[in-house]
Amino acid sequence: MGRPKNFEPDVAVAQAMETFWTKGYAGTSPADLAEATGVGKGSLYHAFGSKRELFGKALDLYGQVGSEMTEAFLNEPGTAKERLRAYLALLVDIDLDGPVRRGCLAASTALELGGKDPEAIRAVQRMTDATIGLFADRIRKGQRDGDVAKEVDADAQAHFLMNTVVGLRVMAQTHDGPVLHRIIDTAVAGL
Amino acid sequence: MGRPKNFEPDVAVAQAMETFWTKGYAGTSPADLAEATGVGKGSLYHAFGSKRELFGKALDLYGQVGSEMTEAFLNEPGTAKERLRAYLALLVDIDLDGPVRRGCLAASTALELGGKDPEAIRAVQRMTDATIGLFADRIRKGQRDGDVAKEVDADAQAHFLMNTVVGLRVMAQTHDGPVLHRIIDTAVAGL
DNA sequence: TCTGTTCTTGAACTACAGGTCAAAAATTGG
DNA sequence: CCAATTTTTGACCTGTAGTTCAAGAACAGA
Repeated sequence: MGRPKNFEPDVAVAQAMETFWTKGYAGTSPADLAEATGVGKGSLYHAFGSKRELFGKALDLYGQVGSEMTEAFLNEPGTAKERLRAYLALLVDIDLDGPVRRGCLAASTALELGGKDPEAIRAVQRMTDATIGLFADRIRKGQRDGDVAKEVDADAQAHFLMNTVVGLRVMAQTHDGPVLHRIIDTAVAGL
Repeated sequence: MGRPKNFEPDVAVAQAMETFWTKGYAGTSPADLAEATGVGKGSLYHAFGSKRELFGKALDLYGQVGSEMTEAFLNEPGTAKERLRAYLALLVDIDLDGPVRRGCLAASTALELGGKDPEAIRAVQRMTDATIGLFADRIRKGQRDGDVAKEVDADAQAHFLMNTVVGLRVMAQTHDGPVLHRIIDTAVAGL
């Protein structure tokens, strides 16, 4: 009962995510969020409580979407090395393609809120670790398939690749495609 | 002639740098800067013109200090691999040691101001490229000294190591020492 | 159609960001 | 000591951040 919502909360969270992604947490105002979602400021506060809470939902969505995308992409046909290289290249290309460079929301959050918002940091950590897990799984699958040497430490490589991804998405703010693709080539050499 | 300055501009820039580093560009207010430097808001504006201009000086100082530190550290006795590994480990340890995690000012700037402040991005790019140059020089020295294989592409390795450094300094916000040191081990394996 | 409930709207409010300015203070040269 | 110059101080200003709230609108059930 009661008056029905005038908007889809999930959609609003997705739109808020885009805005936080582009402008950063501190750089996004309630007015920005109202404009991005098409929902009045008052309604947003009624529905989500505060800017910080809405950001939390946006972060979670970011992690979830990224995780699904990663898993699907890694498990398309190909060797582990091919798939991982293609994945890194995809991320870089997406970063470079957009009309505006905005990097990675998780990395921005880690740097912007590090040391002053432990809950946000934990959320970033969760999504990072999830990705590391997907990398490690794919490498182990490669070992079972015979396209990755048995001696490779899947877990170490997975952590290392995650680190490379983070680096790439920051460096995509300042450097261009050829440079980044050469970095990818060097990074996947260990597989 | 005229009334003498009550503060050392260079010192104030250094203090401003610390503040921007800890709180980010958007997160630092003129009041914060006045408190950090011990200089009145009015005087700061008189001396530096605007928050953005002071930030520019702070960024330049950050690059200069980092560059000098890097060059000195890389050229202490040891093989290229030893020195580069020690350098990455040093950065990580510094990041982890502080009372507050604050990552890398250059990376924060790239993410926060990317796509809306081309001049800041260029400054970050300059300091990144300077570091890449130092890495490449040190690797080539290693090749002359015989501790790095001739086949290694010094330039590609230098770019790759820069990328690794950036990744590490972001991941230092969310992960702990052992994890990061294992990433370093994996990264320097190609030398 | 009256009631209770949930949502929307727009105004309102406090605090602070970012910056400006006028007046006074501290210096040097004449 | 006076003039010119440069800095300091602190008040002041405009705009916006982040949030709250009162009033009304849209529903379901009795």
